[in-house]
Amino acid sequence: MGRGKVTLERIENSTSRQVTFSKRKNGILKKAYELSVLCDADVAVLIFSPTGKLYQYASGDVDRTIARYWGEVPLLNPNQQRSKTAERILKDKIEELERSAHSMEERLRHLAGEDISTLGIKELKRLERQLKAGVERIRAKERCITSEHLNSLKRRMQELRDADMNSNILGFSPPHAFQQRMGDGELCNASRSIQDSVLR
Amino acid sequence: MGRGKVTLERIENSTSRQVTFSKRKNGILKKAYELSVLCDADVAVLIFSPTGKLYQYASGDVDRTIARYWGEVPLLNPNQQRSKTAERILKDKIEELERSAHSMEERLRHLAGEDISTLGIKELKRLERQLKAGVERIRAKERCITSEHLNSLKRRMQELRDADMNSNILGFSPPHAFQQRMGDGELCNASRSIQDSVLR
DNA sequence: ACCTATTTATAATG
DNA sequence: TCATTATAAATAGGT
Repeated sequence: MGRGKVTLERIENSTSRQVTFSKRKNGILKKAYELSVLCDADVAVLIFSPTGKLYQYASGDVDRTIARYWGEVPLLNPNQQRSKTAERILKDKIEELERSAHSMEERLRHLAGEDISTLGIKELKRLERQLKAGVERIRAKERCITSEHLNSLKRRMQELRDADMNSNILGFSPPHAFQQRMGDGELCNASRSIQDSVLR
Repeated sequence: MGRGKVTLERIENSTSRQVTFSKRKNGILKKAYELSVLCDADVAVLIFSPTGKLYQYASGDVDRTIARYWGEVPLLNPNQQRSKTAERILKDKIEELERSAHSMEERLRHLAGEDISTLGIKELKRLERQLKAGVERIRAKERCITSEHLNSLKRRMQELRDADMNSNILGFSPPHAFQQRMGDGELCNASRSIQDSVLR
């Protein structure tokens, strides 16, 4: 179905294997869909790429089709074997997740300075260093944000001052117009919000 | 792919529907096999004919592939309500664990000062406070440990001094015995380790 | 990602 | 169901 005949063995070139996988995967999924529509069949396709990514198609509900399969096969195969396999894999995954959750919880507690009675002086020093590094990065970010605020405020003030000058030149505003604007406008709000930011 | 173009809808003529089913089913199974061989993929296909007969292909073990699917899907499929089987319960648990893992990972990253570009000044301040609190508790612990070390050191020295005195009184040791003990014994090691602790 | 020569699948038919 | 065959569809290799 292409410019060359294909030999039925693993494609060694990694790139073309991936390309072929992508094309043929789409082909199968499409055909599965067509079969289900044309012939009113219940179809489920599960494909794991060599890298572990899952692609699937099911005419209806995958789980229902699988359930139907589970229900059919016990005649051929001892059913218990099967469900144990599935269950074992899920349980392994849960154990794995719980292990990593515990270690993360512990790290979080340690970083909060809790539950550190068991730690030695060396670990404590390491923790302290980590925390200080974190504080430093956060302060840097804060400084960055604050200075941005200040810059935009300065720009805003300059704009207002320019506008005020123009008004004065054109004689359209009384001399105290700028002061009024400072007193009750958005500029003042902006200024207050920056103060809030800076003063804790 | 034949003498006439096919329209994508259920074939009404029962006979030709059956024929088409048979042909296309074989086609898909063949293609599934080819995909698994050519691309080293894990493939499972389940097909129920309109009359209820099951046809299947799996590159390896159908059950293992389905188990793999059960293990993967919780990530893709938000919880729809299905049969509350044991698998379903395990899958829910996995979803839950993965959610909490993600949020913990994020908190850890934030505490390390990573990935904070999306945070506002308020959250940053909160983080900073948390980190400083952690640092404080850890320093307190360090002080505590250090002072314990010092106390035990003092006790040890006193003991040695007492022992030395007794020896002198009983006339069993030369006058410089205590100095020697200070020079090369465990006491000196303890002292050094405390220095290491205190001087970062 | 697109192109297209070629292979492959299959619809129609017997 | 099986074989044949004209034709639609999929895709290998190249850009």
